[in-house]
Amino acid sequence: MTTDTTPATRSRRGPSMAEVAQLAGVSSQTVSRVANGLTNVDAATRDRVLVAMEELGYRPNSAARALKTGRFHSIGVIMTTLSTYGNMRTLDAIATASAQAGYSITLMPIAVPTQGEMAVAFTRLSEQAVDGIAIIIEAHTLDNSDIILPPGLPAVILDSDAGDRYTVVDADQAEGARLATQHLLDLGHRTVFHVAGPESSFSSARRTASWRATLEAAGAPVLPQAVGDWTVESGYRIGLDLPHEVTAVFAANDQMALGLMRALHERGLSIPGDVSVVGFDDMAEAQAFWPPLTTVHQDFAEIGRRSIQALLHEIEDSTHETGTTMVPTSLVVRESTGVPRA
Amino acid sequence: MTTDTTPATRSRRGPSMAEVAQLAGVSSQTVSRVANGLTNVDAATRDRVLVAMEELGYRPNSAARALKTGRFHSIGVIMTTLSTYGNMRTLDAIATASAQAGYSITLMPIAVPTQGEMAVAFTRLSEQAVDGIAIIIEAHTLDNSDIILPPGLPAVILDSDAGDRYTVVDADQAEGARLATQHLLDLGHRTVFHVAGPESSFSSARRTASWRATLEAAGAPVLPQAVGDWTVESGYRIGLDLPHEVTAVFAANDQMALGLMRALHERGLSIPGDVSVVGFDDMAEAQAFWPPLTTVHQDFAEIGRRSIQALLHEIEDSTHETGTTMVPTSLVVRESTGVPRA
DNA sequence: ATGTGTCATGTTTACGTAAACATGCCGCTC
DNA sequence: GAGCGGCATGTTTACGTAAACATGACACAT
Repeated sequence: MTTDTTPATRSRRGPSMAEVAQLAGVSSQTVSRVANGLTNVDAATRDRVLVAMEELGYRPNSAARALKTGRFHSIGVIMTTLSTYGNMRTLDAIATASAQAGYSITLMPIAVPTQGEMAVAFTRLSEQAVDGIAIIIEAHTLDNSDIILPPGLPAVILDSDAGDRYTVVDADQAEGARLATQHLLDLGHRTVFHVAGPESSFSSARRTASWRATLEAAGAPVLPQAVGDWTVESGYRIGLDLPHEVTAVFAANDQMALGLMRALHERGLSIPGDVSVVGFDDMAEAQAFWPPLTTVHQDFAEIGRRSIQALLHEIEDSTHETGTTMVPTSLVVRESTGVPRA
Repeated sequence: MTTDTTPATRSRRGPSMAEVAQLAGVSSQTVSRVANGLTNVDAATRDRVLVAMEELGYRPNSAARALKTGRFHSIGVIMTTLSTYGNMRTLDAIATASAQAGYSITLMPIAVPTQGEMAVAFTRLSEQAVDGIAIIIEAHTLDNSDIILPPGLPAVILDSDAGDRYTVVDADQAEGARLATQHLLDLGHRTVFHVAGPESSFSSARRTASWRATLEAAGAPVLPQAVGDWTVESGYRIGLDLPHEVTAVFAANDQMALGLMRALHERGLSIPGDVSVVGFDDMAEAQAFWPPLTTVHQDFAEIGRRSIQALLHEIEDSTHETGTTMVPTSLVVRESTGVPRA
């Protein structure tokens, strides 16, 4: 590495409004007005200020602005570090929606979603400069009293439950699981085996419950579900042990479905000839799995948009509304499902 | 939704040091010392302050702190919204490494990586409260004069080139591409076909150059590469048109390899019997593709760690070192590669 | 006993901004 | 032509914190 030690990079502190004001021959307040786009400034004066800004390379100091206004124009996102595909997509959507509204995203990753870790994260977050927070945590419920959100800080919960204390935006997991299960039943399968996500996950619990309810409504026998951890590996392990009588599997996400299919391939079983498989998420890769995976499509972009919309509403209108917004899911039928072997 | 309109949620502005100080019967400066963990405070006094903080639910105001100290304890990340797998993993690693160092991440997504968009993003970022920035952009080079990073703001570039103006941390793309290509040649393939990423990508260019150099060094014929855009779909399209004489393919990422394999399956070609395929990234799913994909493993976690390490060094020691750090890549041989059909 | 050093604590100030209030000019109305 | 209102601009102040400096008490050495 070349050590360059720029000659005494004197405090990288940009010019202030006062300096711009002096150069332009106006008061700092006038500079403030120009910076904030207020209209009651003479055109000639404005131009002079703009020129001075340009010349000095003026940039507003967001810390000072935030201190004065109490607004940070930033949204905190609490999420687990080792994120699933869905979480990443949701984050992407949130970031995009926020940027369009003029807010930036402050990430607060937490390593392990234990109560302790979460409490620490929430505390740190409340010290951070955010106007509201979005929580994407694989928690069964956030009603736990250990978790104290800073009172008065707008929050939106994704991918979890929150009693009715907070705004919740989520995909319609139940509908998705029902569509998947019913699709397999409609194809003529006697029943459907389920590969669930981790027990700590609320989303997983909802999918499992809906799968069971659908089977029961159809009078189909219910085998106990296998429990994975969202990873390809867990799906693979479950696939290796899949009971012989199973002809249809509904996996709670695409990765586990993929791992499961690999195991089936290795066991010499054909898909969908011997076993039909349905996933959940519709990740970009699912269309190219072999065979292309029938799965439940989640509209992550819409989830992100609606979350930010709800959050901004709460932030900017100082209201506190609670309630759950469901984003529809849909079934994408590809080639991993078919009629059972006669 | 239930409208709850909490009775005049009066300014969600927490108690200040002054209020804590009053309750504890000390000066606000003493509260500041306790808040910052300075040692020169009497134990009894400290306890009294801590009790007062607890009682009032005091949280430091980060805007005021930042204004005073000039430090934000935040790192800005500029990246394209529709991110590739690698970018997401890198972001995850950066976020984790930053969190451990006590820094949070401020995301600055930009929709389209045009010069204009990037300039806007940089400007916005320089107004944001960050101590340094990490840039993960699919740009061929950042030496373009249109792009002006705020002078004096520490920066680290990933996944691109930067002349020698900035610190660069990246995987050893050339080595990875060489390993992949040589592996196929060693298996006995006469030459290797290449599916490249978009031309605007510097990473892609490096992989392509290294692929070509490896072939030339081995005296193998060089066919013009196909150009994809990182997506599964582009790999699929290229796979449908793959020339018949090709027996070995090196794809510049796993997604395109996956799409290509799907096309080969549909064309009734066997992998690796008829065509061997190597990818790049070693995404979590690659092990469960069918067949499991031989690919170049990238240590995204290490890239994230080193980037943050370099950036923090620059931030906290006010030095300006430039140079490139290479993170090794390695080949993971699975079942998508084999000897060519005799 | 006086001086000196250490340590806990208090007082003053400035960081850069924007709200609130103040000023002064110009044009218009009656 | 006197008064009034609108408008551009300036002055004062406060946001919450931490650095710099000041104070005062106590311990210990001479």
